[in-house]
Amino acid sequence: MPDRPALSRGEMEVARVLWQLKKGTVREVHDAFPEERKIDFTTVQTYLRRLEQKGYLKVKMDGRTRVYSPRVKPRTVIRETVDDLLERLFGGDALPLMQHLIEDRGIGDKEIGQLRELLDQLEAGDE
Amino acid sequence: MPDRPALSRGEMEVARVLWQLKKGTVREVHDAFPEERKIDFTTVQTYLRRLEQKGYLKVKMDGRTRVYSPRVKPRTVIRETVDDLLERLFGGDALPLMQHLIEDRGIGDKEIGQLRELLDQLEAGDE
DNA sequence: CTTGACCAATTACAGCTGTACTCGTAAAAC
DNA sequence: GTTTTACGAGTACAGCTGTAATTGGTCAAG
Repeated sequence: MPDRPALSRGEMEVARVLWQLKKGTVREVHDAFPEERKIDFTTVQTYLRRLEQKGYLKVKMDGRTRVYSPRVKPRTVIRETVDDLLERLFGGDALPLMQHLIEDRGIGDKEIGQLRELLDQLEAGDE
Repeated sequence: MPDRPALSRGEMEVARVLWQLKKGTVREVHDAFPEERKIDFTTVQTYLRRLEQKGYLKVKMDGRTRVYSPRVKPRTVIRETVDDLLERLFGGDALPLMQHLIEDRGIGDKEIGQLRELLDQLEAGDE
């Protein structure tokens, strides 16, 4: 695997928006940002360019406009990012992170149910 | 809260070691790194200095040597870091992250049990 | 045609990050 | 007591990040 350079925080933010859109131009990505997240058009533009350079996005020209689309799946990026975080902040042990998520972030009853289900499925299907 | 600047990945790594040691000199922190994590003494030194500048550590001189100790609790740093990650990579929703941890990282049976316990406790104690 | 209004590409740049070399000095070994 | 050794402080620096101003081209309104 030709390991791409890791994404910075800002790059992640933009990448996430593009994943949601599936594909899009600078303007479309910029417009997809929530109103309150004030971010300049050209800033988004720069992030998209860097994401492409780093190999996370591919580009197709539509006339003189670039249309960006993902080249790496969110799942992959999430795995790499979370793995890195776990390594550095928790010494590689995932449990403390889950504990934090469960205890320190307001998880609602709905989520508790869903989590239980996940655990059930895992136990049923493990091998 | 005079929000400190966020930690970089490298800084986190060093901070974690210091938390484990409770306090220590550059050398002690450097020696506490695992053998295979090749990291220069002076690199650790730089990280400790920056952590101090950012307000995460405090220093007491012992002769002409600095002894660093935490000024911010791990729990706080973890909260801030994870919150930021959730925001940027998951739009603030914690569940997908937990799902990733449960499904994509090899969680053992032991951990599953522990997680269930956590969920039980949460349900018992919520209000 | 000109003039605006827009939009995308390019360029800019200060601050941050990762990484380490260099130097001064104190302690240890001749 | 001079030479080596070890260590910590300071300095260095290229690459990355966050954020945007500037430049150049298109199309619609006069």
